[in-house]
Amino acid sequence: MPELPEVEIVKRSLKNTIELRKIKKVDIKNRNLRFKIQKNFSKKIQNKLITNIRRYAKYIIIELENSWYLIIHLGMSGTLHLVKKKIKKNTNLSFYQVKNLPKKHNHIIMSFGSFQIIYNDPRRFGYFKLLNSKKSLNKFISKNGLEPFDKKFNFEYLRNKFKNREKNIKNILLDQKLISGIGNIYASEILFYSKINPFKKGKEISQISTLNILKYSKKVLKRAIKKGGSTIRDFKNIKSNSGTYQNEFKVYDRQYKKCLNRGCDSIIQKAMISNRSTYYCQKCQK
DNA sequence: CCGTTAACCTGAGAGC
DNA sequence: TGCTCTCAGGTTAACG
Repeated sequence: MPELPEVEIVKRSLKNTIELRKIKKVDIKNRNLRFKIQKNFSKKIQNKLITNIRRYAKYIIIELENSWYLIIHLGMSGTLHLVKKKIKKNTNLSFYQVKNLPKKHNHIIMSFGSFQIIYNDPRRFGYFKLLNSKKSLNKFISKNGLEPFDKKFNFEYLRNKFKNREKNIKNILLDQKLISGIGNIYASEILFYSKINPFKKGKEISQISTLNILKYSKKVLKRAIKKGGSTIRDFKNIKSNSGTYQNEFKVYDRQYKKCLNRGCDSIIQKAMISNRSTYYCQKCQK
């Protein structure tokens, strides 16, 4: 589900709610996520202070005291929910408000006293991973390519990733080892703005096209963040609000519809590239 | 090393 | 109503 913009939206709201707070309790309902959560996971992070929250590509990085790092990847269907505690009048009982919380697949509950953060993930492609040093965090991040907002993400970097490559440009944009943070929606959108056919091989990408990808990868992702991400079916921020960038899609999910470029009368095509649907304008993207 | 495919999971929606 | 089929914002082991 979530690509860089959606993860950024989730990260921002987490920053507003749990940064500089202590994790009081962690309750694992189902440890079988993409990677199995170890038995001692809860014990290790309970009572630790969250010193900072940041993001790299599609990873949320929760920094804890004493150089511990909790990495959260939302996979395809992971969502985090903020659930507030209410005190029932005339009794000592307290309970957690569950208005927008899904009924099934709530796997991890992190308690902060007056509220909880709950991880829900029907498909269980997401994961929580704990790292215990700055070194292991750096190693983990460096296994990925640079994200478009990285200082070192420049023309030279992209040219080196494209040249001599047989792989088509759509798959290159999706390959997190080459470029990280872009997923299936934004790959199609970026290629449309860059006027590049998704089937074009990396080695055939011109200098002008490389510059366009450099420019529009940043521009499209930035704009999507500004609009709160894209909600196709179920992306929500932790307060259950949807994003609105889907209203600005140029090609994604627009098969049979007219190309939105002025003066173009072509119809948006859908093709499967490595089992992922890919949308483009045959006339505008060469 | 490079590139492609199948597999991991559940649920929604379409077609019959 | 129910069955079968396809598809979904991601990643990666296995294979040629």
